[in-house]
Amino acid sequence: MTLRIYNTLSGHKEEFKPLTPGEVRMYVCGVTVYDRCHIGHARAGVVFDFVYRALKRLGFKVTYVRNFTDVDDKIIKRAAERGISCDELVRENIAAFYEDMDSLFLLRPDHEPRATGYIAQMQEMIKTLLAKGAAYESGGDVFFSVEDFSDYGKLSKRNVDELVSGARVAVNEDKKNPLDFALWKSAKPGEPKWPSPWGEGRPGWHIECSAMGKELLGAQFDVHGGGKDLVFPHHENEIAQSQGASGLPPARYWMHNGFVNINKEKMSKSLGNFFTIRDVTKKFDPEAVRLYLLSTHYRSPIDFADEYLREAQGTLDYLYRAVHRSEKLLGAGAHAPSEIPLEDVNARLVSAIEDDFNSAEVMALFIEAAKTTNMACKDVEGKKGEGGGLAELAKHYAALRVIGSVLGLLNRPSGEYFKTTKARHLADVGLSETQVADLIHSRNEARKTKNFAVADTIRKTLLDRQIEIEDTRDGTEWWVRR
RNA sequence: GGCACCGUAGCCAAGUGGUAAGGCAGAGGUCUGCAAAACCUUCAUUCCCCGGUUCGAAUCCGGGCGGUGCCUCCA
Repeated sequence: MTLRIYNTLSGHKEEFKPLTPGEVRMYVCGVTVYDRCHIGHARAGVVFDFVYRALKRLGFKVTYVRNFTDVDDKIIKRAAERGISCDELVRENIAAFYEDMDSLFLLRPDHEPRATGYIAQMQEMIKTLLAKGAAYESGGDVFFSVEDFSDYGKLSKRNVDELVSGARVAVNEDKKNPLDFALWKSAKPGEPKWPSPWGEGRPGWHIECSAMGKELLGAQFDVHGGGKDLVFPHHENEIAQSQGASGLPPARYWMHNGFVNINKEKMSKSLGNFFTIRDVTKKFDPEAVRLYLLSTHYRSPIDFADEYLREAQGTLDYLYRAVHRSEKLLGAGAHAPSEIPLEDVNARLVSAIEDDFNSAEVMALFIEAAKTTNMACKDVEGKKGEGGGLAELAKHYAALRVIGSVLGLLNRPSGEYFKTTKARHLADVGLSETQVADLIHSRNEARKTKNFAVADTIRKTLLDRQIEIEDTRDGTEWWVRR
Protein backbone atom coordinates (compact mmCIF):
# COMPACT_ATOMS: atom_id res chain seq x y z
CA MET A 1 0.00 0.00 0.00
CA THR A 2 0.92 3.58 -0.44
CA LEU A 3 -0.18 6.77 1.19
CA ARG A 4 -3.36 8.27 -0.24
CA ILE A 5 -4.37 11.84 0.52
CA TYR A 6 -7.68 13.53 -0.20
CA ASN A 7 -6.80 16.49 -2.35
CA THR A 8 -9.23 19.41 -2.27
CA LEU A 9 -8.01 20.26 -5.75
CA SER A 10 -9.38 17.06 -7.27
CA GLY A 11 -12.02 16.17 -4.71
CA HIS A 12 -10.61 12.66 -4.43
CA LYS A 13 -8.10 10.64 -2.56
CA GLU A 14 -4.94 10.52 -4.61
CA GLU A 15 -1.84 8.46 -4.35
CA PHE A 16 0.80 10.58 -2.68
CA LYS A 17 3.95 11.11 -4.71
CA PRO A 18 6.41 13.43 -3.01
CA LEU A 19 8.49 15.80 -5.12
CA THR A 20 11.59 14.37 -3.54
CA PRO A 21 11.32 10.66 -2.76
CA GLY A 22 11.18 10.02 0.96
CA GLU A 23 10.63 13.65 1.87
CA VAL A 24 7.57 15.75 2.56
CA ARG A 25 7.48 19.52 2.59
CA MET A 26 4.32 20.76 4.26
CA TYR A 27 2.95 24.24 4.87
CA VAL A 28 -0.01 24.78 7.17
CA CYS A 29 -1.74 28.10 7.72
CA GLY A 30 -1.44 29.09 11.33
CA VAL A 31 -3.33 31.76 13.19
CA THR A 32 -3.78 35.49 13.16
CA VAL A 33 -2.61 36.48 16.58
CA TYR A 34 -5.18 39.08 17.55
CA ASP A 35 -6.95 37.00 20.20
CA ARG A 36 -6.82 33.76 22.19
CA CYS A 37 -7.22 30.57 20.21
CA HIS A 38 -10.55 28.78 20.11
CA ILE A 39 -11.22 25.09 19.69
CA GLY A 40 -11.40 25.48 15.93
CA HIS A 41 -7.75 26.44 16.05
CA ALA A 42 -7.19 23.50 18.37
CA ARG A 43 -8.65 21.16 15.80
CA ALA A 44 -6.50 22.45 12.97
CA GLY A 45 -3.47 22.33 15.22
CA VAL A 46 -4.12 18.81 16.45
CA VAL A 47 -5.08 17.46 13.03
CA PHE A 48 -1.93 18.65 11.33
CA ASP A 49 0.18 17.66 14.30
CA PHE A 50 -1.19 14.17 13.78
CA VAL A 51 -0.41 14.37 10.06
CA TYR A 52 3.13 15.46 10.93
CA ARG A 53 3.62 12.58 13.36
CA ALA A 54 2.01 10.08 11.01
CA LEU A 55 4.19 11.09 8.07
CA LYS A 56 7.25 10.66 10.24
CA ARG A 57 5.98 7.28 11.34
CA LEU A 58 5.74 6.27 7.69
CA GLY A 59 9.41 7.11 7.44
CA PHE A 60 9.27 10.40 5.59
CA LYS A 61 11.68 13.17 6.34
CA VAL A 62 9.22 15.97 6.98
CA THR A 63 9.72 19.71 6.88
CA TYR A 64 6.72 21.29 8.53
CA VAL A 65 6.06 25.03 8.36
CA ARG A 66 3.30 26.80 10.25
CA ASN A 67 3.09 30.56 10.17
CA PHE A 68 1.87 33.35 12.40
CA THR A 69 -0.01 36.22 10.80
CA ASP A 70 1.21 39.16 12.83
CA VAL A 71 0.15 42.08 10.67
CA ASP A 72 -3.46 42.47 9.66
CA ASP A 73 -6.60 44.59 10.03
CA LYS A 74 -7.92 42.71 13.02
CA ILE A 75 -4.66 43.08 14.90
CA ILE A 76 -4.59 46.80 14.21
CA LYS A 77 -8.17 47.18 15.33
CA ARG A 78 -7.81 45.12 18.49
CA ALA A 79 -4.61 46.83 19.54
CA ALA A 80 -6.28 50.20 19.11
CA GLU A 81 -9.27 49.09 21.18
CA ARG A 82 -7.05 47.95 23.98
CA GLY A 83 -4.75 50.93 23.75
CA ILE A 84 -1.64 48.84 23.29
CA SER A 85 0.78 48.50 20.41
CA CYS A 86 0.32 45.86 17.74
CA ASP A 87 3.64 44.49 18.79
CA GLU A 88 2.52 44.04 22.36
CA LEU A 89 -0.73 42.39 21.31
CA VAL A 90 1.09 40.02 19.00
CA ARG A 91 3.64 39.05 21.61
CA GLU A 92 0.94 38.38 24.18
CA ASN A 93 -1.10 36.20 21.86
CA ILE A 94 1.84 34.22 20.58
CA ALA A 95 2.76 33.40 24.16
CA ALA A 96 -0.83 32.33 24.82
CA PHE A 97 -0.83 30.31 21.59
CA TYR A 98 2.14 28.30 22.81
CA GLU A 99 0.59 27.73 26.21
CA ASP A 100 -2.55 26.39 24.58
CA MET A 101 -0.93 24.30 21.89
CA ASP A 102 1.69 22.93 24.26
CA SER A 103 -1.10 21.84 26.59
CA LEU A 104 -2.51 19.81 23.70
CA PHE A 105 0.92 18.27 23.11
CA LEU A 106 1.51 19.71 19.65
CA LEU A 107 5.00 19.17 18.38
CA ARG A 108 6.74 22.34 17.29
CA PRO A 109 6.91 22.66 13.50
CA ASP A 110 10.34 22.93 11.91
CA HIS A 111 9.73 26.56 11.00
CA GLU A 112 7.27 29.06 12.48
CA PRO A 113 7.71 32.17 10.40
CA ARG A 114 6.03 35.44 11.24
CA ALA A 115 4.71 37.49 8.36
CA THR A 116 6.57 40.63 9.39
CA GLY A 117 9.85 38.79 9.03
CA TYR A 118 9.30 38.29 5.32
CA ILE A 119 8.28 41.70 4.01
CA ALA A 120 11.20 41.75 1.58
CA GLN A 121 10.25 38.40 0.06
CA MET A 122 6.66 39.54 -0.31
CA GLN A 123 7.77 42.68 -2.09
CA GLU A 124 9.92 40.63 -4.41
CA MET A 125 6.96 38.49 -5.34
CA ILE A 126 4.76 41.53 -5.88
CA LYS A 127 7.41 43.03 -8.16
CA THR A 128 7.48 39.84 -10.18
CA LEU A 129 3.70 39.82 -10.48
CA LEU A 130 3.70 43.45 -11.62
CA ALA A 131 6.42 42.75 -14.13
CA LYS A 132 4.44 39.86 -15.55
CA GLY A 133 1.31 41.95 -15.81
CA ALA A 134 -0.54 39.77 -13.32
CA ALA A 135 -0.97 42.67 -10.91
CA TYR A 136 -1.47 46.41 -11.12
CA GLU A 137 -0.94 49.45 -8.97
CA SER A 138 -3.82 51.69 -8.12
CA GLY A 139 -3.95 54.56 -5.69
CA GLY A 140 -0.97 53.36 -3.62
CA ASP A 141 -2.33 49.82 -3.44
CA VAL A 142 -1.29 46.86 -5.53
CA PHE A 143 -3.95 44.38 -6.62
CA PHE A 144 -3.78 40.96 -8.14
CA SER A 145 -5.72 40.80 -11.37
CA VAL A 146 -7.96 37.79 -11.15
CA GLU A 147 -9.10 37.91 -14.77
CA ASP A 148 -5.57 37.38 -15.98
CA PHE A 149 -5.17 34.13 -14.10
CA SER A 150 -7.00 31.41 -15.97
CA ASP A 151 -6.82 28.84 -13.17
CA TYR A 152 -8.63 31.11 -10.75
CA GLY A 153 -11.37 29.15 -8.97
CA LYS A 154 -9.76 25.78 -9.55
CA LEU A 155 -9.40 24.95 -5.86
CA SER A 156 -12.77 26.18 -4.61
CA LYS A 157 -14.53 25.02 -7.78
CA ARG A 158 -16.18 28.18 -8.81
CA ASN A 159 -15.76 30.50 -11.72
CA VAL A 160 -15.04 34.18 -11.83
CA ASP A 161 -18.32 35.16 -13.49
CA GLU A 162 -20.40 33.42 -10.86
CA LEU A 163 -18.42 35.03 -8.12
CA VAL A 164 -18.85 38.46 -9.61
CA SER A 165 -22.59 38.00 -9.99
CA GLY A 166 -22.75 36.70 -6.43
CA ALA A 167 -21.93 40.34 -5.71
CA ARG A 168 -21.40 40.22 -1.98
CA VAL A 169 -17.93 41.56 -2.58
CA ALA A 170 -17.43 45.11 -1.42
CA VAL A 171 -17.17 47.57 -4.26
CA ASN A 172 -13.83 49.27 -4.46
CA GLU A 173 -13.31 51.97 -7.08
CA ASP A 174 -9.61 51.24 -7.30
CA LYS A 175 -10.13 47.67 -8.44
CA LYS A 176 -10.53 46.65 -12.05
CA ASN A 177 -12.55 43.63 -11.00
CA PRO A 178 -14.34 43.35 -7.65
CA LEU A 179 -12.64 40.00 -7.07
CA ASP A 180 -9.16 41.46 -7.35
CA PHE A 181 -7.44 41.33 -4.00
CA ALA A 182 -4.75 43.44 -2.38
CA LEU A 183 -1.14 42.40 -2.50
CA TRP A 184 -0.01 45.62 -0.90
CA LYS A 185 -2.04 48.18 1.01
CA SER A 186 -1.01 51.79 1.44
CA ALA A 187 -0.63 52.77 5.07
CA LYS A 188 -3.20 54.84 6.89
CA PRO A 189 -1.98 57.06 9.72
CA GLY A 190 -0.96 55.13 12.81
CA GLU A 191 -0.82 51.74 11.12
CA PRO A 192 2.25 49.53 10.92
CA LYS A 193 4.06 50.27 7.69
CA TRP A 194 7.10 49.41 5.62
CA PRO A 195 8.72 51.35 2.78
CA SER A 196 8.07 49.94 -0.67
CA PRO A 197 8.34 50.87 -4.34
CA TRP A 198 4.60 51.71 -4.14
CA GLY A 199 4.85 53.92 -1.10
CA GLU A 200 4.69 53.12 2.59
CA GLY A 201 2.28 50.37 3.41
CA ARG A 202 1.74 46.81 4.51
CA PRO A 203 1.16 43.49 2.82
CA GLY A 204 -2.24 42.04 1.96
CA TRP A 205 -3.26 38.95 3.85
CA HIS A 206 -2.65 36.27 1.26
CA ILE A 207 0.79 37.23 0.01
CA GLU A 208 2.54 36.28 3.23
CA CYS A 209 1.85 32.56 2.84
CA SER A 210 2.97 32.60 -0.76
CA ALA A 211 6.20 34.35 0.11
CA MET A 212 7.01 32.33 3.21
CA GLY A 213 6.12 29.04 1.59
CA LYS A 214 8.40 29.79 -1.31
CA GLU A 215 11.21 31.01 0.92
CA LEU A 216 11.15 28.07 3.31
CA LEU A 217 9.95 25.19 1.12
CA GLY A 218 10.60 26.26 -2.44
CA ALA A 219 8.39 27.38 -5.32
CA GLN A 220 6.69 24.02 -5.21
CA PHE A 221 6.14 21.80 -2.20
CA ASP A 222 4.06 18.75 -1.34
CA VAL A 223 1.29 19.51 1.11
CA HIS A 224 -0.56 22.66 1.99
CA GLY A 225 -3.07 22.53 4.80
CA GLY A 226 -5.48 24.61 6.79
CA GLY A 227 -9.09 24.89 7.86
CA LYS A 228 -11.86 24.41 5.36
CA ASP A 229 -12.78 28.07 5.65
CA LEU A 230 -9.48 28.99 4.06
CA VAL A 231 -10.23 27.31 0.75
CA PHE A 232 -11.86 30.47 -0.48
CA PRO A 233 -10.55 33.03 -0.77
CA HIS A 234 -7.26 32.57 1.05
CA HIS A 235 -5.88 29.49 -0.62
CA GLU A 236 -7.42 30.29 -3.96
CA ASN A 237 -5.61 33.61 -3.85
CA GLU A 238 -2.44 32.01 -2.67
CA ILE A 239 -2.39 29.72 -5.67
CA ALA A 240 -3.06 32.67 -7.96
CA GLN A 241 -0.15 34.67 -6.58
CA SER A 242 2.37 31.89 -6.30
CA GLN A 243 1.58 30.36 -9.64
CA GLY A 244 1.33 33.78 -11.22
CA ALA A 245 4.83 34.56 -10.03
CA SER A 246 6.62 31.25 -10.50
CA GLY A 247 4.54 29.54 -13.15
CA LEU A 248 4.13 26.51 -10.87
CA PRO A 249 1.21 25.57 -8.63
CA PRO A 250 2.70 26.04 -5.15
CA ALA A 251 1.41 22.84 -3.55
CA ARG A 252 0.50 19.49 -4.99
CA TYR A 253 -1.87 18.27 -2.27
CA TRP A 254 -4.29 20.58 -0.52
CA MET A 255 -5.68 19.31 2.75
CA HIS A 256 -8.48 20.99 4.69
CA ASN A 257 -9.89 20.09 8.07
CA GLY A 258 -13.59 20.36 8.86
CA PHE A 259 -15.26 22.70 11.32
CA VAL A 260 -16.05 22.41 14.96
CA ASN A 261 -19.69 22.86 15.94
CA ILE A 262 -20.99 23.51 19.42
CA ASN A 263 -24.01 21.47 20.43
CA LYS A 264 -24.77 20.97 16.76
CA GLU A 265 -24.70 24.68 16.07
CA LYS A 266 -22.11 26.53 14.11
CA MET A 267 -19.60 28.06 16.45
CA SER A 268 -19.84 31.79 16.18
CA LYS A 269 -19.43 34.88 18.24
CA SER A 270 -22.94 36.12 17.61
CA LEU A 271 -24.43 32.91 19.02
CA GLY A 272 -22.22 33.28 22.06
CA ASN A 273 -21.03 29.69 21.76
CA PHE A 274 -17.41 30.51 21.20
CA PHE A 275 -15.05 28.43 23.30
CA THR A 276 -11.39 29.18 23.68
CA ILE A 277 -8.98 26.34 24.21
CA ARG A 278 -8.43 27.47 27.76
CA ASP A 279 -12.18 27.47 28.46
CA VAL A 280 -12.35 23.83 27.46
CA THR A 281 -9.17 22.65 29.14
CA LYS A 282 -10.35 24.24 32.36
CA LYS A 283 -13.16 21.72 32.34
CA PHE A 284 -11.60 18.71 30.68
CA ASP A 285 -8.13 17.27 30.58
CA PRO A 286 -6.29 18.58 27.49
CA GLU A 287 -5.42 15.08 26.37
CA ALA A 288 -9.11 14.17 26.47
CA VAL A 289 -9.76 17.12 24.18
CA ARG A 290 -7.04 15.91 21.86
CA LEU A 291 -8.39 12.37 21.92
CA TYR A 292 -11.84 13.64 21.09
CA LEU A 293 -10.61 15.75 18.20
CA LEU A 294 -8.87 12.75 16.70
CA SER A 295 -11.78 10.38 17.12
CA THR A 296 -13.46 11.82 14.02
CA HIS A 297 -11.84 11.89 10.61
CA TYR A 298 -10.22 15.27 9.99
CA ARG A 299 -12.42 16.21 7.04
CA SER A 300 -15.75 15.65 8.80
CA PRO A 301 -17.38 18.25 10.99
CA ILE A 302 -17.11 17.52 14.69
CA ASP A 303 -19.58 18.50 17.36
CA PHE A 304 -18.41 19.76 20.73
CA ALA A 305 -20.62 19.02 23.72
CA ASP A 306 -19.85 18.20 27.35
CA GLU A 307 -21.33 14.75 26.94
CA TYR A 308 -18.85 13.84 24.22
CA LEU A 309 -15.89 15.25 26.06
CA ARG A 310 -16.87 13.29 29.14
CA GLU A 311 -16.91 10.14 27.08
CA ALA A 312 -13.48 10.95 25.70
CA GLN A 313 -12.23 11.52 29.22
CA GLY A 314 -13.50 8.07 30.14
CA THR A 315 -11.70 6.53 27.19
CA LEU A 316 -8.52 8.28 28.19
CA ASP A 317 -8.89 6.94 31.74
CA TYR A 318 -9.26 3.46 30.30
CA LEU A 319 -6.09 3.84 28.26
CA TYR A 320 -4.05 5.25 31.12
CA ARG A 321 -5.30 2.50 33.39
CA ALA A 322 -4.03 -0.10 30.99
CA VAL A 323 -0.67 1.66 31.04
CA HIS A 324 -0.69 1.89 34.81
CA ARG A 325 -1.59 -1.75 35.19
CA SER A 326 1.03 -3.06 32.80
CA GLU A 327 3.79 -0.86 34.16
CA LYS A 328 3.14 -2.24 37.61
CA LEU A 329 3.89 -5.68 36.19
CA LEU A 330 6.67 -4.78 33.80
CA GLY A 331 8.58 -2.53 36.15
CA ALA A 332 10.47 0.53 35.03
CA GLY A 333 12.43 -1.21 32.30
CA ALA A 334 9.86 -1.16 29.51
CA HIS A 335 9.58 2.48 28.59
CA ALA A 336 9.54 4.30 25.28
CA PRO A 337 9.42 1.46 22.78
CA SER A 338 9.85 2.73 19.22
CA GLU A 339 8.47 -0.22 17.27
CA ILE A 340 5.49 -2.52 17.50
CA PRO A 341 6.63 -6.12 17.80
CA LEU A 342 3.26 -7.35 16.53
CA GLU A 343 3.23 -7.50 12.76
CA ASP A 344 -0.54 -7.41 12.25
CA VAL A 345 -1.01 -4.43 14.55
CA ASN A 346 1.76 -2.56 12.84
CA ALA A 347 0.30 -3.30 9.43
CA ARG A 348 -3.09 -2.04 10.50
CA LEU A 349 -1.58 1.12 11.91
CA VAL A 350 0.25 1.83 8.69
CA SER A 351 -2.78 1.20 6.52
CA ALA A 352 -4.98 3.43 8.69
CA ILE A 353 -2.47 6.24 8.31
CA GLU A 354 -2.10 5.61 4.62
CA ASP A 355 -5.83 5.89 4.12
CA ASP A 356 -5.87 9.68 4.22
CA PHE A 357 -4.69 9.89 7.81
CA ASN A 358 -7.65 8.05 9.25
CA SER A 359 -7.21 8.90 12.90
CA ALA A 360 -10.59 7.36 13.78
CA GLU A 361 -9.33 4.03 12.58
CA VAL A 362 -6.09 4.50 14.48
CA MET A 363 -8.17 5.26 17.54
CA ALA A 364 -10.04 1.97 17.18
CA LEU A 365 -6.73 0.16 16.93
CA PHE A 366 -5.50 2.05 19.99
CA ILE A 367 -8.45 0.90 22.09
CA GLU A 368 -8.03 -2.65 20.90
CA ALA A 369 -4.38 -2.46 21.90
CA ALA A 370 -5.42 -1.40 25.39
CA LYS A 371 -7.79 -4.34 25.52
CA THR A 372 -5.13 -6.88 24.53
CA THR A 373 -2.78 -5.24 27.00
CA ASN A 374 -5.33 -5.74 29.75
CA MET A 375 -5.75 -9.36 28.72
CA ALA A 376 -2.00 -9.88 28.86
CA CYS A 377 -1.94 -8.25 32.30
CA LYS A 378 -4.60 -10.60 33.52
CA ASP A 379 -2.58 -13.50 32.23
CA VAL A 380 0.55 -12.36 34.04
CA GLU A 381 -1.36 -11.68 37.24
CA GLY A 382 -2.75 -15.21 37.12
CA LYS A 383 0.75 -16.65 37.02
CA LYS A 384 2.26 -14.45 39.69
CA GLY A 385 5.76 -15.23 40.72
CA GLU A 386 6.53 -17.35 37.71
CA GLY A 387 7.33 -14.52 35.32
CA GLY A 388 5.07 -16.09 32.76
CA GLY A 389 3.50 -13.96 30.03
CA LEU A 390 5.70 -10.94 30.66
CA ALA A 391 7.23 -11.06 27.20
CA GLU A 392 3.78 -11.17 25.65
CA LEU A 393 2.62 -8.28 27.81
CA ALA A 394 5.64 -6.23 26.79
CA LYS A 395 4.62 -6.58 23.14
CA HIS A 396 1.11 -5.32 23.69
CA TYR A 397 2.35 -2.58 25.93
CA ALA A 398 4.74 -1.51 23.17
CA ALA A 399 1.91 -1.43 20.66
CA LEU A 400 -0.13 0.74 22.98
CA ARG A 401 2.71 3.20 23.48
CA VAL A 402 3.68 3.41 19.82
CA ILE A 403 0.12 4.00 18.66
CA GLY A 404 -0.16 6.59 21.42
CA SER A 405 2.91 8.38 20.16
CA VAL A 406 1.44 8.61 16.66
CA LEU A 407 -1.77 10.07 18.02
CA GLY A 408 0.12 12.24 20.46
CA LEU A 409 -1.65 10.61 23.38
CA LEU A 410 -0.45 9.02 26.62
CA ASN A 411 2.18 11.71 26.95
CA ARG A 412 2.44 11.71 30.71
CA PRO A 413 3.39 9.08 33.24
CA SER A 414 0.15 7.43 34.30
CA GLY A 415 0.70 8.40 37.92
CA GLU A 416 0.86 12.02 36.95
CA TYR A 417 -2.23 11.75 34.78
CA PHE A 418 -4.34 10.30 37.57
CA LYS A 419 -2.97 12.72 40.10
CA THR A 420 -3.98 15.69 37.98
CA THR A 421 -7.36 14.42 36.90
CA LYS A 422 -8.26 13.30 40.41
CA ALA A 423 -7.26 16.65 41.85
CA ARG A 424 -9.41 18.35 39.25
CA HIS A 425 -12.35 16.18 40.19
CA LEU A 426 -11.92 16.63 43.93
CA ALA A 427 -11.95 20.37 43.45
CA ASP A 428 -15.18 20.04 41.47
CA VAL A 429 -16.97 18.00 44.12
CA GLY A 430 -15.47 19.83 47.06
CA LEU A 431 -13.62 17.00 48.76
CA SER A 432 -10.02 16.73 49.80
CA GLU A 433 -7.67 13.85 49.21
CA THR A 434 -7.56 13.20 52.99
CA GLN A 435 -11.31 13.14 53.28
CA VAL A 436 -11.47 10.47 50.63
CA ALA A 437 -8.68 8.51 52.27
CA ASP A 438 -10.46 8.72 55.63
CA LEU A 439 -13.71 7.48 54.15
CA ILE A 440 -11.94 4.59 52.48
CA HIS A 441 -10.23 3.78 55.76
CA SER A 442 -13.51 3.77 57.68
CA ARG A 443 -15.09 1.57 55.06
CA ASN A 444 -12.27 -0.93 55.31
CA GLU A 445 -12.57 -0.96 59.10
CA ALA A 446 -16.25 -1.75 58.73
CA ARG A 447 -15.49 -4.48 56.24
CA LYS A 448 -13.04 -6.11 58.62
CA THR A 449 -15.84 -6.55 61.14
CA LYS A 450 -18.21 -7.65 58.39
CA ASN A 451 -20.30 -4.59 58.96
CA PHE A 452 -21.21 -4.39 55.29
CA ALA A 453 -24.17 -2.06 55.72
CA VAL A 454 -21.85 0.67 56.98
CA ALA A 455 -19.25 -0.13 54.34
CA ASP A 456 -21.83 0.15 51.57
CA THR A 457 -23.17 3.42 52.91
CA ILE A 458 -19.71 4.92 52.76
CA ARG A 459 -19.24 3.64 49.25
CA LYS A 460 -22.54 5.19 48.29
CA THR A 461 -21.45 8.50 49.78
CA LEU A 462 -18.37 8.48 47.59
CA LEU A 463 -20.27 7.32 44.56
CA ASP A 464 -22.62 10.25 44.93
CA ARG A 465 -19.55 12.34 44.24
CA GLN A 466 -18.60 10.21 41.22
CA ILE A 467 -15.86 8.47 43.16
CA GLU A 468 -15.59 4.76 42.60
CA ILE A 469 -13.91 2.32 44.94
CA GLU A 470 -11.78 -0.52 43.69
CA ASP A 471 -10.72 -3.23 46.11
CA THR A 472 -7.55 -4.82 44.86
CA ARG A 473 -5.14 -7.33 46.20
CA ASP A 474 -2.83 -4.50 47.25
CA GLY A 475 -5.52 -2.46 48.97
CA THR A 476 -8.27 -0.10 47.98
CA GLU A 477 -7.90 2.43 45.19
CA TRP A 478 -10.35 5.00 43.93
CA TRP A 479 -11.15 6.42 40.52
CA VAL A 480 -13.29 9.13 39.06
CA ARG A 481 -16.51 7.90 37.54
CA ARG A 482 -17.11 9.62 34.19
C1' G B 1 -29.51 32.09 -6.32
C1' G B 2 -24.43 29.59 -7.45
C1' C B 3 -20.85 25.96 -5.78
C1' A B 4 -19.38 22.01 -2.49
C1' C B 5 -20.13 18.38 1.18
C1' C B 6 -23.01 15.06 4.20
C1' G B 7 -27.30 11.45 5.58
C1' U B 8 -24.44 4.17 8.65
C1' A B 9 -27.71 1.00 15.41
C1' G B 10 -30.68 4.79 21.12
C1' C B 11 -26.03 8.16 20.72
C1' C B 12 -20.88 9.15 18.65
C1' A B 13 -18.23 7.15 14.49
C1' A B 14 -14.96 4.16 10.54
C1' G B 15 -15.85 1.89 6.05
C1' U B 16 -15.84 4.51 -1.87
C1' G B 17 -17.43 -2.37 -5.62
C1' G B 18 -16.92 -8.30 -2.40
C1' U B 19 -20.89 -9.08 1.76
C1' A B 20 -21.23 -3.62 8.09
C1' A B 21 -14.29 -1.29 12.48
C1' G B 22 -14.28 0.98 17.27
C1' G B 23 -16.56 3.54 21.45
C1' C B 24 -20.78 5.05 24.76
C1' A B 25 -25.43 3.36 26.49
C1' G B 26 -28.33 -1.51 27.12
C1' A B 27 -28.70 -7.09 28.29
C1' G B 28 -26.33 -11.66 30.20
C1' G B 29 -21.80 -13.78 32.41
C1' U B 30 -16.65 -14.47 35.01
C1' C B 31 -14.54 -12.15 39.36
C1' U B 32 -16.36 -9.91 44.23
C1' G B 33 -19.12 -10.03 51.06
C1' C B 34 -21.72 -6.82 47.65
C1' A B 35 -19.52 -3.70 44.20
C1' A B 36 -16.02 -1.46 41.02
C1' A B 37 -12.25 -2.28 37.50
C1' A B 38 -10.85 -5.76 33.84
C1' C B 39 -12.31 -9.59 30.60
C1' C B 40 -16.11 -12.70 27.84
C1' U B 41 -20.93 -12.98 25.24
C1' U B 42 -24.85 -10.20 23.09
C1' C B 43 -26.62 -5.68 20.52
C1' A B 44 -27.57 -2.84 12.17
C1' U B 45 -29.63 -9.45 7.18
C1' U B 46 -28.61 -3.75 6.83
C1' C B 47 -26.35 1.56 5.61
C1' C B 48 -32.53 8.43 4.21
C1' C B 49 -36.09 7.00 -0.08
C1' C B 50 -36.94 5.38 -5.32
C1' G B 51 -34.93 3.67 -9.76
C1' G B 52 -30.42 2.06 -12.71
C1' U B 53 -25.35 -0.25 -13.75
C1' U B 54 -22.99 -4.96 -11.97
C1' C B 55 -22.17 -11.88 -10.79
C1' G B 56 -22.11 -8.59 -6.58
C1' A B 57 -23.36 -1.60 -4.04
C1' A B 58 -23.58 1.45 2.26
C1' U B 59 -19.94 2.16 -1.55
C1' C B 60 -20.81 3.82 -8.79
C1' C B 61 -24.89 6.59 -11.85
C1' G B 62 -29.85 9.31 -12.12
C1' G B 63 -33.94 11.38 -9.39
C1' G B 64 -36.23 12.72 -4.74
C1' C B 65 -36.27 14.06 0.52
C1' G B 66 -33.46 15.96 4.71
C1' G B 67 -29.09 18.50 6.85
C1' U B 68 -24.57 21.47 6.63
C1' G B 69 -20.74 24.60 4.75
C1' C B 70 -18.67 28.29 1.40
C1' C B 71 -19.77 32.52 -1.81
C1' U B 72 -17.73 38.55 3.56
C1' C B 73 -12.82 38.38 8.30
C1' C B 74 -12.55 33.29 10.00
C1' A B 75 -8.99 26.86 11.84
